[in-house]
Amino acid sequence: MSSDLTPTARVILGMLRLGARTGYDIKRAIDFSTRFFWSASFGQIYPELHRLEERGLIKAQSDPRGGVKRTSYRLTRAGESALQEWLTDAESFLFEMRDEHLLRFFFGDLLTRDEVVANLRAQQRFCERVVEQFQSFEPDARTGFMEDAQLYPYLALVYGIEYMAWRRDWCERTAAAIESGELPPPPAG
Amino acid sequence: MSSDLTPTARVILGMLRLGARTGYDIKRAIDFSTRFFWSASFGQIYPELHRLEERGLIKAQSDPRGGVKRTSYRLTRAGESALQEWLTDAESFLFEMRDEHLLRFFFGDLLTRDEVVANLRAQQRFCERVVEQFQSFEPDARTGFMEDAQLYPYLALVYGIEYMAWRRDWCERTAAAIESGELPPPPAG
DNA sequence: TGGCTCATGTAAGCCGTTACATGATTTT
DNA sequence: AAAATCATGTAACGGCTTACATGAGCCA
Repeated sequence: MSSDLTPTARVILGMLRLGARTGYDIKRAIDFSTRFFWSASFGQIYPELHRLEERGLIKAQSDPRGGVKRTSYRLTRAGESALQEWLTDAESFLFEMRDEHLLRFFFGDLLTRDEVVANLRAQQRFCERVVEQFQSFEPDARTGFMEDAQLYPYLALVYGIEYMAWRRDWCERTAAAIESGELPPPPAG
Repeated sequence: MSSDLTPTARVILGMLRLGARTGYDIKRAIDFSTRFFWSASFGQIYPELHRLEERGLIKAQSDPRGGVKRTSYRLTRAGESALQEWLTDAESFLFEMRDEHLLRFFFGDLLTRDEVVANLRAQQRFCERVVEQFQSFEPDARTGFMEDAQLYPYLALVYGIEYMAWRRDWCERTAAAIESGELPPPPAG
């Protein structure tokens, strides 16, 4: 019973449902919110909008702004239920990551201890910068997203802050353990 | 000065350097270790091995096993230094993730509170299963990887255990906060 | 003998990014 | 007057997965 929506279709339907109307709106919404864990480019969004219309999940409407051609979209009933089905599907747990820092850490036996520690410190600083960046978004996210005051976009941002802070701390304590020659403590399950 | 190795080339060179010899070896090594954050399929590995040989980063050698054709590879000097350059490159911080659970959480305002909590509980159970799975790998990883006793593949596994445990706990406390009607506490930077 | 592992590859297709192309409107 | 933003698209290309194809050796 899992939905057959493409990755880009998922975020498009969701953003339309939250109030986005044009392809440009959708792109802007993604860039301000989900881009860190679910991105999409214009080269994907516009063709996907056409495919979704062909499939009857969304309905296009010409909506010129002054002399500028513009197309607004809204969900059809079929689109609403496809979105709902995906959002409540108990089967789907897609979680992909490609983590270059972890891969380099994995190959740490090919480096000197100092080189490994330098990589960890660099990653630690990187995470710290991301935490600061996310924290700077926090006031805007708290007051709302796309006009309405919505709770979950804000909570997703809080997740991002806490996750990057956790990762920063992992780098810190792992670097410290390696520098001092101790192994890190066994995993706390 | 960032390396121009393709994603698959990175893991191939590293695995060869750690002792893998054939394409099949590399695939097996990946499936037993990095697959959760850096995977590769045969359809990528074999063509990439040919490209790496053309570029002079690895050297092929016919190495039949009984009546079975087999090709062993080793790093050339150029391959060694390309690997080293990538492993110590201070610029590269590629970190991509596509996290379906987070995307659904982001759209939580389109669901009932109970539906959101159900999704969080399902994700929590999923994380718990992954933690258990990773913990079952732990004894093997501790004693070594590809014959040699290597520290960092083990530490990368420990990272995986701790990360998935953290994520499980985040689901738990977020579900509890939503159920009780309280907002989660503000982010701890 | 049937299935598993070892071993190497190709082909089709999906998904995605980047660069390019165009043009109006708004802001500085 | 210039630059940024709004707005929509296409083309080329890269990377990856899946399915398919082949075949030897080993073990129950």
